[in-house]
Amino acid sequence: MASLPLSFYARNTVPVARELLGKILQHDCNNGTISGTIVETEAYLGTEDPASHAFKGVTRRNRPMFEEPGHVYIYFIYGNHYCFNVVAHPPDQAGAVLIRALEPIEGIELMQKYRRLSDKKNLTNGPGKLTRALNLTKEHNGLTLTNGQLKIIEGSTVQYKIIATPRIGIKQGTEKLFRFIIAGNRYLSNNRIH
DNA sequence: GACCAGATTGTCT
DNA sequence: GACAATCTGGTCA
Repeated sequence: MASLPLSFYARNTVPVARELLGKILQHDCNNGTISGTIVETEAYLGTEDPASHAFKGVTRRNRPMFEEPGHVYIYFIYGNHYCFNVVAHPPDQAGAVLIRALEPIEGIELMQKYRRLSDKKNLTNGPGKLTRALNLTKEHNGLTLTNGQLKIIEGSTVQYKIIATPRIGIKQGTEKLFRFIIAGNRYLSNNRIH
């Protein structure tokens, strides 16, 4: 299946975050293919969004957020975890969509190996967990989603019920409803609002 | 199931 | 030197 075109990401960040729900994130790594349906996302905008890494302008870490839409932004957090983002914003702006949870499709045994966990339900239900399950690290920072091993493709055409909620784990900008989830999905991150 | 503390490091001030 | 877009494992129930 074909990757989503770059034009999909070259728009306002919020609708991209919402429309990424139900799409499939796929990683073709050496040992096989790992994929899952995106069931939870968050939008982080540019210099007008105090919760965003891009709020204070370009730094060494957040530079991908200012670069081409359709690229990957992966950062290391809390000394333990990577978080996977897709760069998405209109021309000359900044922004990215944090992928917070997946529903596993393919390569579940590989996920279990990378996570060192036999349970299926907790493999990818959180931003730090899914990067581990898909074996994503800062080496993948800056990759493009339209060529190569990492891609996002069209998923099922089923209409999901989508709910918008406040974002998780931030101290500012909490009044914005920039977190999007597929209502009732079993693989949402382990957090209050379902 | 709810609540809490500890891990651990890159990035920015 | 502070702290972060988190997870895990402990305790108590």
